[in-house]
Amino acid sequence: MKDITSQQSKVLNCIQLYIKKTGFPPTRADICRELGFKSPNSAETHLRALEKKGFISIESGTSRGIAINNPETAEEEDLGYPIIGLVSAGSPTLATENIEKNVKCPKGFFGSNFDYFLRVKGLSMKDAGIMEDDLIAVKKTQDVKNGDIVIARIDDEVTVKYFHRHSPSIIHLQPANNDFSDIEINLEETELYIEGKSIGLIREN
Amino acid sequence: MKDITSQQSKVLNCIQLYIKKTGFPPTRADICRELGFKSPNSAETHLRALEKKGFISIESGTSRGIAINNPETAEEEDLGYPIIGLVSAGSPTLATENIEKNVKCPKGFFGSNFDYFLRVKGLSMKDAGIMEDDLIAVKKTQDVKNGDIVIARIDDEVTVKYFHRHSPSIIHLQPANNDFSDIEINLEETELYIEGKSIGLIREN
DNA sequence: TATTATACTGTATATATATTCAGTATAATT
DNA sequence: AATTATACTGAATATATATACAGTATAATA
Repeated sequence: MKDITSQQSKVLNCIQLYIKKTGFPPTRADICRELGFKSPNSAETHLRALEKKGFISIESGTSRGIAINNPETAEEEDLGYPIIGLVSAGSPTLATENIEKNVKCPKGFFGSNFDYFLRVKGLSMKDAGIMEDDLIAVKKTQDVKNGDIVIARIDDEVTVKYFHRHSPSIIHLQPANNDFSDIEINLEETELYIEGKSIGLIREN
Repeated sequence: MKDITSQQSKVLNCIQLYIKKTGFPPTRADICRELGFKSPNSAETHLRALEKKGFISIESGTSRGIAINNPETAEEEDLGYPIIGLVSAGSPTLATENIEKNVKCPKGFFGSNFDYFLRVKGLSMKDAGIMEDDLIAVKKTQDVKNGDIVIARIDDEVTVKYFHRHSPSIIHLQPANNDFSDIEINLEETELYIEGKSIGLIREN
């Protein structure tokens, strides 16, 4: 990172203060107002210089598109764990549109680590105490044992069931509700993907 | 702070992620792109709702003028909530000898506040998805409504059941398991103390 | 029953904003 | 001496953006 001039430093500092005060970066005009410049181009040239030297990033064509480059701010602001809806079709991805919200939850809350919460739909695991709208803490792993509660995907359908391997190629996905029946999967015929397993549960009344 | 709907929650989350990713808040159009809306007014109305409920502030006439309201970022270094065993006899007191351990858990984790965790013994609330060794988040209150899951004490026996007031002096404590039967209590004959009600549940697998 | 809140699409527009161009001037490099 | 970086003013403009207006529809509430 190159040297910064005293004026550029003022501009950088001004941006930081502005973000802290308002929550969003300043416009060129805002910087002029704060620092007494009379032309937006004064701010513009300083911004370009700061970008060239690596202190900030500018998103072209974007209003207030200034981001301060803080390489050593790797402090991982804890946004919490995402809650993902159990969609009947498709993989429960971490894409923004699938995230209901983030829940702050201490690491290792359930003993071992996990990756996200899955909101349960349906009552197929009722007798295991897993009710509609419960949040299952899911650990992304393919390492599952018989009896584990797994999040499995068959074709594009995602489901929560008990896992039972009967033979190298035969797997049973077992519900915990008499109204539902076992799903037997022959791995040589049907593709099965284990998204992960349940390591805990949260219910909000 | 009022309740937030699931869609509003998605929008709020989207804003947080956007800021984390880019360094500045999204435009209405950005939110639409992230969440799949087709009209900027969809984002606009959600933003107005979030502002009205106090979750964000909007600077009028200002591009990307969204700031997330972080009420009391006081960090609250708390010891966590105590886990209390559901003893068959005696009141679940907060005395040290009854505390299994403390669990760190963000305030307002279950929407409303609560006071302690109760470790469940027995399966009398099985069909309500409450299993042995589950942790019930208990809010100490006497303000319970029909259908609430309450922690009740009859004489010295503590139990978790559905609460149903049939008449001013007749209360039914209803299990969620066919192997158990209703407890009918005539307040003129038997003393009943409501320790609190369940507002959430945690299960560690 | 009417009203309000939620949850959207779709169009339109005033204005907020980035950005270019044309200058002026000083100091530091090459 | 010629270039380059710094440090500004001032005007012009394409476009990014907030925001209003007109609809449709459903669920909750009074």
